[in-house]
Amino acid sequence: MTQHGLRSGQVAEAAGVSVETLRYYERPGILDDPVRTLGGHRLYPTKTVTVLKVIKAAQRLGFTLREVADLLQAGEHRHGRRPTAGLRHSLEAKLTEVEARLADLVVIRDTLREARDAGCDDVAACAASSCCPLPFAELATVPARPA
Amino acid sequence: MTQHGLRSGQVAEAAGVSVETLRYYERPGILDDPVRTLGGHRLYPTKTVTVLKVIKAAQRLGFTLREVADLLQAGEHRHGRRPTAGLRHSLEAKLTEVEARLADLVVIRDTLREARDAGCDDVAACAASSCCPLPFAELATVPARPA
DNA sequence: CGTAAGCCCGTTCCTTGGTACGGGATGCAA
DNA sequence: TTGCATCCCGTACCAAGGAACGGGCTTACG
Repeated sequence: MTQHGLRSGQVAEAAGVSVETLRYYERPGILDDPVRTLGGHRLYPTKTVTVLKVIKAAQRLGFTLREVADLLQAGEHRHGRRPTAGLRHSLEAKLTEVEARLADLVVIRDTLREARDAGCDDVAACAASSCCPLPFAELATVPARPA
Repeated sequence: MTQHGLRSGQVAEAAGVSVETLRYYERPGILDDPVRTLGGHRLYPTKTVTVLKVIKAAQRLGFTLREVADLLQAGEHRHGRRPTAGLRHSLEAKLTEVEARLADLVVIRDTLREARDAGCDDVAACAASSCCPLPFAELATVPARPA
């Protein structure tokens, strides 16, 4: 038999990421440091593929890599003793965040629709003359969350 | 009388941006190069304040600086001859984009809600055992737009 | 055993939208 | 004319999340 464990290329392929990404995730501890062959090549356990998929999924759910790392850690600690409720708490927080962004986007969408329906052609002119319902000046004064 | 035109600090103050931002916008041609005093200080026309407000508003509508520049250009070209419909087209395109992002966020929100309601505690374990409704594997296989 | 593919590492670069720094020149009012 | 606020310029830096390079070693296959 050859050595057991997956090589970085195999893991990358299976998880749909690049080999560089694996190395990158290792640095800040998002992935555990893998076992090495005598020659120094990385050997990953099979579950790393799952972990990577989870990471990618969580990123799509709007978590940053740091947050994902914490999420995974929280899960591991739980195996120690009492339930942490850390994951549920994170989910709740992220959900609130997502809902806020959603609300912002709805405002943006409605504004864009209004602008389109108004049929303006020159943004600057419209803003200056208030001939159209584009709330440029008003928007400009709003505190505003970054898009 | 002193020289007519606004100095960078005045423009920045009036538009609610920093002087550095003005310089920054000049580089890629988002702001026209202003007239200079004999000593090299920038002198802006009054309308620059409006332009800046428009830029900030457009950014809040989800346009990148590059797109904003194109939008403003489109408006100017229109003054030449026939209507370009460029702005309407851009609005339409951006609206489509925003709607797509909105749809994504709704999926994300619903997924987060499900996860929360399911009361999972360990992300990796859930993903591996399919004990909970978190669609990690499925999400992982979706082409997916970056959040 | 030979060779080609794969992997190693450190380092640099990219994107976006600015912010910060620092030394020197200017503008303006008194 | 002096003083001080303002402005000039180039450059470096920040966040995140990787992508890319290049020279050299390892591994696996035949």
